Amino acid sequence: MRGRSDVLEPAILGLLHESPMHGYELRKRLNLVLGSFRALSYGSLYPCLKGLVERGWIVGLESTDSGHGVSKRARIVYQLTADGKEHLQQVLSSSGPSTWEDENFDVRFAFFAQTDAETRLRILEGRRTRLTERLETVRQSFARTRERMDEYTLELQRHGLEQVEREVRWLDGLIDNERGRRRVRPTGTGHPTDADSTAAVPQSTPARTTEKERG
Amino acid sequence: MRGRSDVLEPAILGLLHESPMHGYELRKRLNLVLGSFRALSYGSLYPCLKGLVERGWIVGLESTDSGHGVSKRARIVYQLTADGKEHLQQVLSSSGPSTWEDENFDVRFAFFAQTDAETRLRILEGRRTRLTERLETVRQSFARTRERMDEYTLELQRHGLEQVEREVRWLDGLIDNERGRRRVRPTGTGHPTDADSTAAVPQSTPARTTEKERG
DNA sequence: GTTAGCATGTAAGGAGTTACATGATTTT
DNA sequence: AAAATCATGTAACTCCTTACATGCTAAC
Repeated sequence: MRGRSDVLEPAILGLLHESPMHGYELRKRLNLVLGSFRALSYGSLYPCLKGLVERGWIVGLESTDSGHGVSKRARIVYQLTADGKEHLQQVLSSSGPSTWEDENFDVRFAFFAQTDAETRLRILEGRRTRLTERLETVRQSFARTRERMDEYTLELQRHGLEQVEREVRWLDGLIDNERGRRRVRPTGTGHPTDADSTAAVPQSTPARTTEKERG
Repeated sequence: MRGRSDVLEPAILGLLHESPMHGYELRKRLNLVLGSFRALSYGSLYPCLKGLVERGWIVGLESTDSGHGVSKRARIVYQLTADGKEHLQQVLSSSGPSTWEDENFDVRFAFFAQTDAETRLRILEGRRTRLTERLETVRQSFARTRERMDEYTLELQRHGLEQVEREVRWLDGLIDNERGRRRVRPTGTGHPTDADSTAAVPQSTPARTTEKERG
């Protein structure tokens, strides 16, 4: 009944740690953080917020005014409680198998700035291992069945493998970077793009884990 | 209650059109066809097969022997009925908006060998348009919010955009190919791999849509 | 003879979606 | 004054997973 997502909850807590927000705004930010640009629905968001309030990790405060003068319609601005902050830090310091799964990895990565260096490295390496394992399995069944497959299926498989291989190389770059070797991102054949600027990941961003407050 | 997937059903029908199979085998093949290598569970597969039988699109025949002599344990080999074949052809000739969504595209592509050329082109172009639209939206919000984002979030976004850009270029190659221009796949920086062979998509595979049988 | 893999299923539940319902505020 | 977009929510439903239950067959 109540949505206890393992993806949504950390994402909401992480965003609210950066700054308090109301649901509608949260949703838009969430859509960028949550993997591949999919649109989260209110039907998931609001019940999840409700659950977080019930567990005492966030509180919702009515706000008629929101800074720039004119009184807008009443909206509920959510923010972390002391318990919520503590819980978030606990979540952010975890690095078990679930963190390197497809659904969870992106969200964890999105909040790496709030994660300590060791945990970052463990997650990146776990993710890398997971992907190379998968690569092995798929390559084998690919080799076994390639004669029986038509060319479209073949192309789909080949493309899928290539995508994962690229992902592994991306992780390699990030891991090297975390270790302080400052390897340059392999831009490869990538056409120049708005997005394709010099966004190299920092050598070591000081983790904000010490910011812990208690109520 | 009964699983009426829009992804699973066409995939099953498509595979059974290639050759009759029992559930266990079907699952393994399905895992390769169904996007990104995820493992489909029996809890989805068998109820879905049941539903397909109920609607008369497939039949399950007990088989104690399976070709090479020794009598194995009883398994249920499923195959398409005449109605099922008809239905499949109808599904395969559709090219509406739903076909170029993330969840559906891969499955449709996997059965392109059974799809006529016009439909193939419409799906590829629809998919391309969908992706470039998404790219535009994300690029804009990326440009608007990049100052406020930490470097990890930035890197995640950049990587996400790059992935989609690459996907668009892949589609460009396929579209050119469908039009008979036989453009060579841009191998780029891709390391040589088992998968990275000469799997160029055919110029034009004759569609088997004329194979239609009636009961 | 016991582990691993083949083979078929069911029941309960999780994580989300769509569609609905409502109303305020801003823009055209 | 109409249309778009902001803002919050609920109910029903979908698709899928996990865990359970069962038993056969091959390999070590």
